[in-house]
Amino acid sequence: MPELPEVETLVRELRPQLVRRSLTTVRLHHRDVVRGVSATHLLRVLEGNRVRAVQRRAKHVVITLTSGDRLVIQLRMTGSLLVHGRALDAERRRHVVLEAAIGRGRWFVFRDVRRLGTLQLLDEQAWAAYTARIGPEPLDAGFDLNAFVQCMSGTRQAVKKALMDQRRLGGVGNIYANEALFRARIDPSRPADRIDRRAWRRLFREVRAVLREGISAGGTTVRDYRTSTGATGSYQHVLRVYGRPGEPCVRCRTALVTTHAIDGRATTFCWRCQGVDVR
DNA sequence: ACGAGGTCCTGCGAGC
DNA sequence: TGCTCGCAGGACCTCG
Repeated sequence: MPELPEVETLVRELRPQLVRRSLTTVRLHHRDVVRGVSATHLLRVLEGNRVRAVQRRAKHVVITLTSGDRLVIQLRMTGSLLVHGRALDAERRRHVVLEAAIGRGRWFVFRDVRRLGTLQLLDEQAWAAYTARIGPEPLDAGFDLNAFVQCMSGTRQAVKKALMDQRRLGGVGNIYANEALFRARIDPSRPADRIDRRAWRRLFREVRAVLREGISAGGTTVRDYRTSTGATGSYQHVLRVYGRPGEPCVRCRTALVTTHAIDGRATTFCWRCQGVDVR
């Protein structure tokens, strides 16, 4: 579910609520989401630990604790994070994976309906190895066109698949990949090694633009995504192609098309604007 | 090195 | 109304 803008929105909201708070009572309701360490170990480390920092890396929420360990939360398709002060209703309680009391009667909660999300606990060294395997941050100040071309090129993979490959570039998922490719007028199925410099420049600009706009809008709510306060994002109202198959292209009015030919994920595009060979 | 396809899960809407 | 089927913001794996 959440891609870079959604995770950034969550992290910005959670940071002031969690930093300097101690995790007192910690409850884990589904042990199968814990990766790398035993659930028992995870609980032992979390219990009584204090939050030093709340950050985002690509689509991951990274909660650094005063012990030096990092709780890394991957939300995947349906994961959500919230802070609440009152009891959750039955429906909200239902898919709680982890909850931790953070003082003043407030709780930090990780919910995940499909439970594809994961929890990891990484020490300094493990974190260094982990983050090194993820591609650069597209919105970092030092990330320029050359860096973008370098991480994206050199493969025959479809450019959309390369864009969503977290080892190449961090944080871009299906929604923002579709939007950026449409805005850059690039055929999503085009092999990355057949994209020219001008097209890379357009894609670089549009990837960063859609991510920034997504953050400004508080993310995209297609179905499950909610911010930490339960609010919806608003970028779904701005989407030009994602979720709009059959509707007219905003540029040329041609009916948009959806295919699942690239990595089995829904790709929606305008064959005319994006120069897709439909034969 | 690449693509295809299965796997982990649950919920929802379409279609019969 | 009630069933089955396919699909869903992701990422990891194996196989050919």
